[in-house]
Amino acid sequence: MTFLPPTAIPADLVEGLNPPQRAAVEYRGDALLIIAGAGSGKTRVLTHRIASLIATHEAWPSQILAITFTNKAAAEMRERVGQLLGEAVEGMWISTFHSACVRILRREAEKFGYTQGFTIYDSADSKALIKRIVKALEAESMGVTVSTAQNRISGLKNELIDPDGFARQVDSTNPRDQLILEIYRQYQRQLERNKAFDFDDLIAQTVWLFRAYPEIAALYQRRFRHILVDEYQDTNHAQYALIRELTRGSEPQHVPADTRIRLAADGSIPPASLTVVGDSDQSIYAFRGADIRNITEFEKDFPGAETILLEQNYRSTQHILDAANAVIGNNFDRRPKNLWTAAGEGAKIVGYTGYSAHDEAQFVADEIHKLHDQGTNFNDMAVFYRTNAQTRALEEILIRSAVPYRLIGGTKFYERAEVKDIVAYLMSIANPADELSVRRIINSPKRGIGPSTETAISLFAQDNDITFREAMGRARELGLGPKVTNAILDLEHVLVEAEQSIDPARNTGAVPVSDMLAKLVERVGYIEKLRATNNPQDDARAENVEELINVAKEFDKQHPDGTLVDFLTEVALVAAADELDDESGAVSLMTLHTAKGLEYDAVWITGVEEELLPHKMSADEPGGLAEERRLFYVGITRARKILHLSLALTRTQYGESSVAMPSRFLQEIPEALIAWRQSPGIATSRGGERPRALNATGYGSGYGNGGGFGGRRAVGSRSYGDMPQGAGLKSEFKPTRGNRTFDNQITGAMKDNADLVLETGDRVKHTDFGEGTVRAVTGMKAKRIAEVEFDEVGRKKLLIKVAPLEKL
DNA sequence: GTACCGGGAGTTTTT
DNA sequence: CTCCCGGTAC
Repeated sequence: MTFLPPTAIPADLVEGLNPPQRAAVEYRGDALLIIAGAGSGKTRVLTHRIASLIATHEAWPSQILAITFTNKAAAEMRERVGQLLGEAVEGMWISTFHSACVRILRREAEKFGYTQGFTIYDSADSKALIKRIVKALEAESMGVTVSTAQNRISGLKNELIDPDGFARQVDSTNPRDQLILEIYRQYQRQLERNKAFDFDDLIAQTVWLFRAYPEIAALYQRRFRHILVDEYQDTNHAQYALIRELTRGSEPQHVPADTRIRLAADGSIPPASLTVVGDSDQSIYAFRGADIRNITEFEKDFPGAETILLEQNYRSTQHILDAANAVIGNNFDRRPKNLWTAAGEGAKIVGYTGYSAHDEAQFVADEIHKLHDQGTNFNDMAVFYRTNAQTRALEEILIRSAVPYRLIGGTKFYERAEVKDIVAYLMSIANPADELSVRRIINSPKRGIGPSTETAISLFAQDNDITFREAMGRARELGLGPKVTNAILDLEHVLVEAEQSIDPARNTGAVPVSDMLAKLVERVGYIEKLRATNNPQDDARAENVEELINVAKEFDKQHPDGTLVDFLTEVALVAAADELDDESGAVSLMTLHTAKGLEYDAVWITGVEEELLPHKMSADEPGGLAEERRLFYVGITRARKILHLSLALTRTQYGESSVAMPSRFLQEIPEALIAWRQSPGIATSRGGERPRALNATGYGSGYGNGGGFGGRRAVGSRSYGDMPQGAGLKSEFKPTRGNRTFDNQITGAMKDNADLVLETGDRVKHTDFGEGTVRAVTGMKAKRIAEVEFDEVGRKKLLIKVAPLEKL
């Protein structure tokens, strides 16, 4: 094999880059750290850097490993590199940590006693497994709950501590830790018996594989000569260790004979080059083990590393950046960084204080319509929140206001019981050793196989040292009734039949995944049985199952050679952000965490309140407040042109209303940057009063210490006389608009107004907004929208079908 | 083995 | 408030 001489980097790959960006593309050393502020064009730098390595013949595409945070980011990067290079992206690995590890583990599965079709358990699956163990050990009576056990185990795996390692360091006088250890042991044993990995295993087991088999590690060290990691600030210890293993280089005796790369003089593989991109200010995953030190100590870990700072922002206006800089500046012990832009000041940040979460949501809906009327597309707008629970009020109001929206994340499609059921069927087929999946489906749909029968099969399997599935095949030996016995045998038969119709490993001559799936669902009558009930929710469930079949069809189309195992891998590793579809024509709703890496023309950050953002759970965690601040910073820097910050004065939780205080983070934003549409200080009761900025005296000093602003406390659902006694807020805390009460109420049940006929000029009455005149009616049938000019509160768009509206 | 009822606990963020 | 679990009745 000859080595093509490196040529110069083509001009079009560095043109238009600013000096540090260009330096980052051109750098040719072993280790490069790119500190990339929000919106500083890091994806551009990464893609150009990859393209430059290939264009100069310094690397083949197959020698590149690029790690991104989500599958969507990976797809995007692949596409952009492709555009720069033409077709030459074949063989490049651009994927998430988890996908890359799955690929390696499946390839090497036989070498460590697993099967290539091993199952990936999501958190719910591992929770179910841990639950069984916790119950059997009666651990809850000792104060070890399922979730503490799960969190501890996950934390240990992220630190690469296996049960034996934990046993060595555990405090033997602490009965709880002893219990955790026992749970961890049993859990790991069961995973192994089921030939399954949980999420954390995917990374940790790969590291252990590399450490246990240097010659396997050498295969990958040889292959990947250039490793690039995005969002490096959110890597945990296991991921860090993986990168270390891959960039280590290897000893001559482990190097495969047919090596085509340039070896060192002693026959060893030289370390691969490593590029990491990150921003410690955007580290928001400490709770799941991300270690900010990975980035802060990069130069120590990789001596001789070059560091390049990208500070010019190409995304947001200066006002937005000023706010972001001011907020993040309150975090101490960070490397100072100052984002700037050439884009100009832009509009001020819009602030709004609602009386309730619904009031706040109404503000969001109104602003969305306003911007849409001015020409901003719905897809260019996004609404963020700290907790998923906040979506309820937002959704209710957005529906009523006829705002098209999409929820990103939340209760995900693949977490729904019926979808998990069907996926469990597929897992049972791909991996017959997976007892958890088989037990999930053994009585779903109902076929008369209850818990006692299940236990009988399990015991029989244990006694005869066979798998659960094999025990099912020998159901006649269990001495059960004929009906149950036949049900078991029939299910086993269905699974075997499906197994034979496909080849889980290779797709040659086999049926496409979707055909097998459709036949399977038909054969067990899953949809049919759902349709037979009177429960309308079951219809929705049936539709979800049909949707899953469609997903499989789409998969078959995109991957003609895709196998069942490939399909299951894809299903197991979808992330919330992967659901995004830029063409949807809808406003996106998501948590602040999900928002990382995305950008929108207009952004709303809702619930900017104490105990919500920063969240109260973070208060007693070390570094918790700083992480919350970073989360807020991430949210702010998503906005290109317009940023809205909103909060509510009361919020409902567990069906109980409580008073909310404005977030301390709001105070950190210079007063001049925010234009309060309705400030917290005065809830704008009387028209004409000049809104007082948040930082003005009498308010800002009012909380934090003293003034009775200590935090939330329960209040009666409508008693505004029962407000906290500080800072003159009480007297000003009065509803403004007509006689509306600003309870959390959303009057009555969903109304069905489908038959209401409205025309321009009609007078109507709305339960919240009072009386008004219809200005226009658009849309058809259930989507009919009335635009109403209300006497008190101005113009609103309403979805007629659901609006609490009456014709006068 | 299933269906229904009542009590109790829980919502921070996620690959 | 809502989901989930465990207990009881058929």
